[in-house]
Formats: sequence, structure tokens, C-alpha cells
Amino acid sequence: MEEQKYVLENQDSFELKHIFDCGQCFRWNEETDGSYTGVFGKNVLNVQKQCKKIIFKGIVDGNIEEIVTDYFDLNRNYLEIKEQLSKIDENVSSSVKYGEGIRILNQDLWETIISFIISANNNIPRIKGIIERLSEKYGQEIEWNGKKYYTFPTRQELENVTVQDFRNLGAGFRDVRLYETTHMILDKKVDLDKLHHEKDTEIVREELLTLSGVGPKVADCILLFSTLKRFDVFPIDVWVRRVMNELYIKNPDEKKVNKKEIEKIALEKFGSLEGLAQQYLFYWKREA
DNA sequence: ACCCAGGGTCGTC
DNA sequence: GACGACCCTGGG
Repeated sequence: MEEQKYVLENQDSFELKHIFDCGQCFRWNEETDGSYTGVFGKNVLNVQKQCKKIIFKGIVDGNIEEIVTDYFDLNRNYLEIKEQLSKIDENVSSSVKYGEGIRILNQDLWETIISFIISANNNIPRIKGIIERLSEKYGQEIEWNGKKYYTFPTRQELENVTVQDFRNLGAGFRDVRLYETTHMILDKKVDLDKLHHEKDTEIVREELLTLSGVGPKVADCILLFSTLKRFDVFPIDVWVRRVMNELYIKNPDEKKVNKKEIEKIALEKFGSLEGLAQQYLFYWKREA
């Protein structure tokens, strides 16, 4: 395939570091020139920002403008969202200012499910390593500029992968979960296409929770970061627990903070934008 | 050397 | 509903 290029001018709310380091994705890496390269779908893409210009180029399966517009959520008005969130209080306002260039990517549902099962009780360097090895071993190779990249394996490509194979990739105790979930999806015990057509977030959530290795936190991440794209969820991890406690609850023993209490406050304060609020607060707290 | 924590989930009580 | 166990890696 031929390299394609697309240039975007005067795009607001688009900072590479904010988008790729806010914890929503695991396959984007910074180059020495400050640009980022990543693999998604059958695409290998490099993104760089020069002043107000954003330059996308790479090996892309389809029309680059359409693919980029969809993946980077370019049709959504983030200025309006940020304005609404900033009205809530000083803290949210600071966090929004800090991560003003965040965009929530439209990532493939299957890839997001597997990636966040791997993320459980794990750290980011290791998560990235496992996903990279998984792709190298079972995905398709794409060569670009003399470098080799690998697509994230499809569910069919993982059909014959054993529990031990997952363990050998370094997945640890998540091996069984990955195996079971892969087969539940292959057997359509959970039908990913149907999930996209279901409107009620709570029903989709219940369905995701039947997957092995998917608990409340992982389910919410899948809902927020994949093409399911729900903002009425609030993934609670150690960082969000920390920041919510510091800002609103102020319990001296952070671990004792009740999840229900966090959820209640989040819903009251952030309403239907709670997923986005979570992301700004998470990025703010974890980076600073 | 040793301990701890990391974008949690699961089985057991 | 609370509690410990779980694989593995990096950092103090």
C-alpha cells in the first residue's frame, strides 16, 4: 500500500502528549522528533504537530481523512465540553486546562476489551509490552519506512492460542481470562456487533461484565475508550479514587473510601459528562 | 536483599 | 460485602 498524508489546520483541542499519554491507549510511541507513531486497525500512522498544523501520514487502509476523522473523534466539539466542565468548580477547571488537548479515541472494541483485561493490576510499561508481543506473534506485519509494525490480532487470529501461550507472552494470571474471553466472543456468547446497536449503557455494561477478566473498572474503560463511546460511565482506579478523595471526600484513609460514594459524587457533579471529567482528572493527577 | 505498587478481578467466606 | 491471592516488572 502507498503512503498517504493528511494535514489539518486550526484544529482546537489536539495535543499529542495529552491524547496518547492519558492512559486510553497502549500502542502509540513517541519518536525522537516528538511525533507519535501507532498502529490501529490495519493502519500504521505517524502524527506530528507543527505550530497549529497537525500532519498525519502513514500506511492506511482506506481514505486517510475519513479514518483520521473517525479515530480521533474530530467531529465532536471539545471546546463546548470543556466549557461545560469548567463551570463545575475550580478543580475540574484546572484539570481541563491541564489536559486541554485530550481527545477520546474511537478504538476498536475487540482490541479495547483485550487490552484492558491485560491492564488489570498491572503497570503501563508491562501492559504495552504484553500487547506488543501479542501483536508481533499473532498479528499481521506491515512494513513502513524500513520498520516493521504489527496489527493487533483479530479474534480469529487468537482462536488457537492456548492459555500457556498467553502465559508465555508474560500475561501472568490474566492468561485464563484472555483465553476465556476470546472464546466467548468467538462463540458469540457476547456478540460485539450487537453491543454497538444497544442504546442503553447499563445493558451493554451488564453484557461486558459477563466476560472473563472484565469487572466494573475494565467495563467502564471499554465503554469510554472504544467505539462504544459512552461518557456516562466513571472508571474508578487507584488514581481516580485518590483525586476524588483529595478533592471532595477527604477521608484520611484513602482505601476506605466507598466506591458508591465516589460514583454518587461523580454523577451529581459531572452528570452525563462524567467519563470525560474522569479522564481530565486522571491525567491531571497522574502527571502532576 | 527486600518490599511495594501497578488504570482489578475472582473465588471464598 | 469484605478479604486475600494472583503474574510479573520496575523502583525505592
